Amino acid sequence: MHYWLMKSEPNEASIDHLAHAPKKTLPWTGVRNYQARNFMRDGMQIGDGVLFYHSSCPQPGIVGIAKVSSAAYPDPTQFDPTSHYYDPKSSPEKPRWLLVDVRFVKKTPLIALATLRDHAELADMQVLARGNRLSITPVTEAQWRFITEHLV
DNA sequence: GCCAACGTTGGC
DNA sequence: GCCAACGTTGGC
Repeated sequence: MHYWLMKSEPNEASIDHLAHAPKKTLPWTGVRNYQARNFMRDGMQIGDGVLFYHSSCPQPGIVGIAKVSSAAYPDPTQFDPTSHYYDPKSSPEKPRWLLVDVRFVKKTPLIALATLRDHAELADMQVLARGNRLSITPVTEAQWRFITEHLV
């Protein structure tokens, strides 16, 4: 069992989109970074906890809890020439990009980025690291507990 | 809109 | 393999 923080732009896929999706589940399309892909491929297991984070928006921060609900499988948007996420260098025979399904658990009050930074217990969170741009980052069990027990 | 930080590309 | 140029992310 591992824990993750996954960033999403709310105008693309918000916590409300997830909550109202069929089966409360969305495929996590659009990851085009090898490190983030490798986390999904090599690190994630069904049932892993996910902190759902809104980025590139007026109030960036954690807005909900979700969980990993599938193993990694090829992201279909990489094969679709009309998709923003199309990758001409990828092929169904040799898919380059993967995704996992993510299932809604609950919404939380906004835990703003500034709030995360305020807590010494979270100082080592990868998402808070200087210059971090990864859309998927691991969260330690201690960080997960602190957030879900004290900040939610 | 600005800009720091980082990843990727491609020439050599 | 190096590295400059370019593109992207994402907070502010």
